[in-house]
Amino acid sequence: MSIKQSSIDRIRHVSFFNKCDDSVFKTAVSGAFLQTFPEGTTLLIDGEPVDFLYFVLEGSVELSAGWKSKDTTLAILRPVSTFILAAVVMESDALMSATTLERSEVLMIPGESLRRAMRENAQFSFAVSEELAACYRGLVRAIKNHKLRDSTERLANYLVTQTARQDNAAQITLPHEKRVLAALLGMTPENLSRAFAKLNKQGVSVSGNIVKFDKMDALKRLARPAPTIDNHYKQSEQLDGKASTERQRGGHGTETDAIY
Amino acid sequence: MSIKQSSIDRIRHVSFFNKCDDSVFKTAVSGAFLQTFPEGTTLLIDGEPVDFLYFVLEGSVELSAGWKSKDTTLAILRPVSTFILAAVVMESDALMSATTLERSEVLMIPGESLRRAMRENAQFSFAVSEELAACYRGLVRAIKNHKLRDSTERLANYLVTQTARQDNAAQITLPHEKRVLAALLGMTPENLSRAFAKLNKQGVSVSGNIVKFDKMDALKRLARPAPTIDNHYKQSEQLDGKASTERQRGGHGTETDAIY
DNA sequence: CGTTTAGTTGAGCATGCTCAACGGTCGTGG
DNA sequence: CCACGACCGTTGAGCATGCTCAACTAAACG
Repeated sequence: MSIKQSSIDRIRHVSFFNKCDDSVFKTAVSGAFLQTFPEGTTLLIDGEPVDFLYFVLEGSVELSAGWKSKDTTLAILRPVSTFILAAVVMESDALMSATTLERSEVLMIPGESLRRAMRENAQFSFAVSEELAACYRGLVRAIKNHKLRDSTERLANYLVTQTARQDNAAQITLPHEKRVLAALLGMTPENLSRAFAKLNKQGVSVSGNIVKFDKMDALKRLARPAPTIDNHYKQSEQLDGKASTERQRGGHGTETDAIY
Repeated sequence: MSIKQSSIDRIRHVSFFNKCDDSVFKTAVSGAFLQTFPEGTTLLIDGEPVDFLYFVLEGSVELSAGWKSKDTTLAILRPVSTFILAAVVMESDALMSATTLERSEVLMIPGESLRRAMRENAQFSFAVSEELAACYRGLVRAIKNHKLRDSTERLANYLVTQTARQDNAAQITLPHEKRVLAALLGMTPENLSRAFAKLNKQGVSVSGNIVKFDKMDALKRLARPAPTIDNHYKQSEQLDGKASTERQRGGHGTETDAIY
């Protein structure tokens, strides 16, 4: 086997693999290999054929797309996430580019292995359908977030989501540089600054990548998080192990960090 | 059987059903029924549980979502299209509302029937995965269309896509009221008017729902349609029957009319 | 004929972007 | 140890895109 057992273990319990038989799993990952890339490596280009399903095991990967000299960030993936599943299932070209934001460990499994496992096993195929459905719904949420909220509201909701993920503390650490966060939220770095400034009234104070919350209720009143847009609702279920497959999922793969 | 054979026939050759066995198909559609709704009927509400997979057989259906008194149109479906597949696969709540735009014939099949067919047959399950992957990719295209293009560019590309669908003629008929088209393209009716006016320079002239093209090359130069955003490229393949599953597909189901 | 509705046009405004200047931090090299 | 440069982040000014509101036209329908 060309990949470390530890890597296998890490994806074994992720999303669509976690309930399949060992034999199906073995088929699906046959020919997989692990690779480490430096920061700024382009793994995938918009419009090019896709031969592998990717898993981010360490580091982070940005998914983006461009047109006519404009560029937009679609998502940022952190461990453990998959990406480009849809293109692999359809055997077609990528619709977005993927670039490492830092030194990253990536597991690549041949598309044909995955498809073979799907064709051979209905349970597994169903699980992949569920994963794709969850990704689809993540995208729908992202579109709604983007079209129905202005930049300040998106930031406010991002912060509320992050507090939910970070133990509901009165203080969180931003997981990205602010420029990256701005891209994620669909705004310029300048406007992110201004959005943070506006949230002062709601008791939000920033220094470096630490954000403190003085008036969480006021922030939530502005953010007005909604179950049909945001995905941090069943947080309490995380503890008892009954979390739905959909929980905390982005639009592109498991454990995706907030979209836009 | 509670539904007319003609309705069955119409979905038998659509997307994920067209290559499955009769027995699988029979399982999938067991308990299905056909219903006709007047204009303005709400079929599905944002946040409510979903029990059926829907097919639009006649008329048209708008998918929309709202938050804090804002509303946005996500897609408009025309025959023959499916919708809400992702929620059915995951047995979860709808993320968008569905409303008839006119008197419409809708076929509803119980979610459990579909899921049972998927669990029993890997081929079928794979086909559903392909459908979901295609829907996902339609949404990615929609997001890119929306974030990378301004309103005039979106209209220009919409028009180019429509000409491709309408025989590449120098004149097309708009399939919707302009207010509906505006919602579809993510702008106000006022701005749609202005966008049409701007396209005068590119030889576009409108009267009623007839749009004529004087300088198709100029329009295309402005629109700059791209294979990774627009989906009218493999048009030629339609004729020889080798059209990819993905062709002319929107983000929410088969035969969806342009998203955004 | 009025009445209604779709569409257009104009004026003013809001959100968000660009460009430019400036401050603060960190790492490097003198 | 300090000086310098590179880079991130912030702030301000001006501009562009798109929205709202209102008036007006034209076609459809009673």
